[in-house]
Amino acid sequence: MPRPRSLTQAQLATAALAVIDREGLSGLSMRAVAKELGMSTMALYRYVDDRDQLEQLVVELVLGAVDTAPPGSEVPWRQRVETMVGRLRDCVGAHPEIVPLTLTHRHRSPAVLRWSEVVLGILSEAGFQGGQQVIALRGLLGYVIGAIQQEHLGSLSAAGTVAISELPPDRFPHLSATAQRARHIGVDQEFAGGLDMLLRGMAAMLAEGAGSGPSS
Amino acid sequence: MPRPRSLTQAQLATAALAVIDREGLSGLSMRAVAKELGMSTMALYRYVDDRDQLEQLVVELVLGAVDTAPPGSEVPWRQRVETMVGRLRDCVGAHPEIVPLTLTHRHRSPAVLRWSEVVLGILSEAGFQGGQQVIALRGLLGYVIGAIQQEHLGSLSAAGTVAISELPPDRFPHLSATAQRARHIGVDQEFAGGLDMLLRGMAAMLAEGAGSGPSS
DNA sequence: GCTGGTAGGCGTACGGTGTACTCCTAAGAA
DNA sequence: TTCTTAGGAGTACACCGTACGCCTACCAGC
Repeated sequence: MPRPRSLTQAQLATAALAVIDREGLSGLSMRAVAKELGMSTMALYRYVDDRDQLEQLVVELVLGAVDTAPPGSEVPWRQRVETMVGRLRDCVGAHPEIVPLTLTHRHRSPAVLRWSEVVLGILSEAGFQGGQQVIALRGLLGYVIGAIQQEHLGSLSAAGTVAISELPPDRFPHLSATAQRARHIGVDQEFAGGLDMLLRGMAAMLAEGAGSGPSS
Repeated sequence: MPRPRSLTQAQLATAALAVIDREGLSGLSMRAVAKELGMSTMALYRYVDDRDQLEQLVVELVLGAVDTAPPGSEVPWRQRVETMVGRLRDCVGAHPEIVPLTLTHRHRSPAVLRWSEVVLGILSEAGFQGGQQVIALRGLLGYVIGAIQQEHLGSLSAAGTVAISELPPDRFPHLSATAQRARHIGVDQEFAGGLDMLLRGMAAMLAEGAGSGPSS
């Protein structure tokens, strides 16, 4: 076989991620990545079918860094789930610009599959039944994605909240009062609080076993 | 004053939404909307600064249809929250293509502000304290957005799940088994189950009052 | 060492996008 | 009727993703 590849997919993804980190997601283009690598635009297409596929590589690079080793089973399930959620959040949060990409590509990501597998294992061991497992997993995944998004575009302490707190209090009494308070809540505190709420709900579901009967 | 405007912003948004519904979100372009209205491309810029602003109008058109009348206060808070969440989901679900737009524009949407105001009122009346209200609201909003997204790109019964259920069971024992079951869970059932979980968590938070102390 | 074939890499070109700028003209005010 | 102003059209530019065709560096077999 002639002429070995001079670039790995990881190198390609790294270059694209560098462009994103430097110029933002809107700065990502085939031409920019090619320049980053010192090659011509069309040379990229030897490694990638599509811009879409390049984005997938970037997502995989970031999400692949998530530690998916199952946490020690001596700690309670709740804490283990917190650990898994925290790892996912940390890795995505390190590159907030790619959040929109994760939304589009996560369902094809092996890293997310591995993560889901481990979380399902924890849930199963904790005693969640079939249908409950699905709902709990989707709920957790949805929460992390949603929370990261909210954090990224307009956290509680950001300009948006300030604007809200200046709304006419007669038309938005609760909202303006709440926004005043919300400015003092850190993003970590908010994330932890929301997760706490979700986990309490899961625990309640586990205790009662009701609400979502499996199909069987 | 000369020459009254011949188009309202609502007409503009309606035309853009028609394009989206017909050709998908990727078919949305200034040229396409102009053609839909039978005018030249640049004429749109008399009404809108930006493509971004046009998108905002579309989001507002869809989200503005959400009924934000507070549900009757005789029913318990839990049920009232379910009503509000359901209304939001129904309106967005009627135009699934705009989901990505709502992610980018919702924090500037008056309709979302009204919705949030009403939900905060319900939570406040139910007895949630300051910091808890914020977390509960963000949790709810995040859940709806996240769930709609998951529904739209790859629901449990869609092709993605089928692919997952065909994974090598030795490497993904829980995932492949769960995906088999998940295929039989309807999207409505899944949504309701997740919301139920969240509401249980909120109820637990309310009962114990712990976890997320307000800043004061 | 030579040669053939494969695949890496490059340049050009096309159809699309958002939008800045300039012009013409329709319509209300005087 | 004329002036003023804003609506609308047309052109043009920079940028995008990528289809296509070319040249050439590399490795296998001889």
